[in-house]
Amino acid sequence: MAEARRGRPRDSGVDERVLRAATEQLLAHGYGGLSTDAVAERAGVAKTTLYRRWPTKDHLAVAVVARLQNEDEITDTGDIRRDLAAYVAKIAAALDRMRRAGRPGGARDRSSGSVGELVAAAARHDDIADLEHRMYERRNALAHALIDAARARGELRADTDPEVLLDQLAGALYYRVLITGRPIGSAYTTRLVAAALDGALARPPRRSPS
Amino acid sequence: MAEARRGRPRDSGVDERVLRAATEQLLAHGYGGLSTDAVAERAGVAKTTLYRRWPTKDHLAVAVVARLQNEDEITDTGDIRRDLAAYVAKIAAALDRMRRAGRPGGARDRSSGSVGELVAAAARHDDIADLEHRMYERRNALAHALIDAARARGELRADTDPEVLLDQLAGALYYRVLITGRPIGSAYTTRLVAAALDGALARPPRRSPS
DNA sequence: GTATTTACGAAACCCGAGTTGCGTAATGGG
DNA sequence: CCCATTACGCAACTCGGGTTTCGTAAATAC
Repeated sequence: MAEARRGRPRDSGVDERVLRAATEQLLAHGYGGLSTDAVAERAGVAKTTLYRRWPTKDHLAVAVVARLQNEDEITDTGDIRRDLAAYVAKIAAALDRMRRAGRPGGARDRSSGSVGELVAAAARHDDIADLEHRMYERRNALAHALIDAARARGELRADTDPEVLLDQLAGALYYRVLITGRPIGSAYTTRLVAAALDGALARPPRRSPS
Repeated sequence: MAEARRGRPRDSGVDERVLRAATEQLLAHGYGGLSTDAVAERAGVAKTTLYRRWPTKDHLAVAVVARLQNEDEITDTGDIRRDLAAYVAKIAAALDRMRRAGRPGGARDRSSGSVGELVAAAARHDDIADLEHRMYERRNALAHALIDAARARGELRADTDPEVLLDQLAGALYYRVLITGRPIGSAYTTRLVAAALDGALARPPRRSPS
């Protein structure tokens, strides 16, 4: 796996030191306050070295965030309402964490904080976008399985569209934070899951299961 | 209304010339290719004059986009499924328009284009965010009324949560474009409205209308 | 008229992202 | 040992967003 390469090996401590410094800067001062000069200096590294590993500030910032949120566990308890609520709560928590980045007082205002910057960062670079899409597709695949199981045991209608259902849930959270700037509380996530499961129509559609 | 102000009056042609030049640049080269130096030169205006009216490039870009999309009409035909489908289609069209900005070939790739940049721009400046939130709240108010009417005539359940329903619909679209990078076709919008209206649960909740 | 206020233009400037050039350090290959 | 290769640090550089300074133009107030 680690085939002996030709030239001088990379200093193995650099990645860790840079990511640590960048994480501090990002969480303390937000995306705008993340300066590659400052990160390089605090990490005791030349800017050229930093740029050899992360070709842009966007890549560095995304790497930081990715490292902060690599705990994505989805459990199947047999109760789809509960499981989806947990899924939604995790996304909401992650969003809130990034929303607070760089805001000393916590969450006073309604700004989306660094969330928008990170989305834009992904949009600016195809390689980040690809990585991000794969990340979300992996998360979606897990949730997808959850829904399929619930459908198989008759808890959800047979014609349930898992892709749309997940877009509805996650999308509502992102939309609320990014676009409308309204807060997400536990009351909201409960209402959201209820709306997605129960539907809005007075006259329910054809009953299909069993 | 136009109370005579004290000093030299503003050149009334500047706004139009700058916005026109900025619109060309933004649509042709995307947000990143929008340079205030170039816009000022093409508009035949000094950079200082430009910055007196739009304090940052973000403000200018948002002004351009706002001008491009000030046609937000929501009609009530009495069929909530049809009306929500039209609402969703309009949002999808607006998103696609911005997604294509700066991409000569049209929509070859799956990038979110300038959508993310505009979201980030709003997040960077409280005044833009406030304006944007008000804009969306106005749009939401119209759609809100649509839902209330449908609820009043028994088409939707009495316990329908309009706020959540709209978040679900609009959010799914934004999420798809911004986060997962998947396309939005008319088939998708149909499925989305169906899912939101019909719900996913096999056993429908308590019937409440009438 | 003169003073004040505001707008415009031109140029120089600051600052951070990202690049370039160069000298040097550490590896493996012959 | 010598060479090619890759990594590192340093300093100077380009580029675009945004600011500052200054001289001048056009309006109102007196």
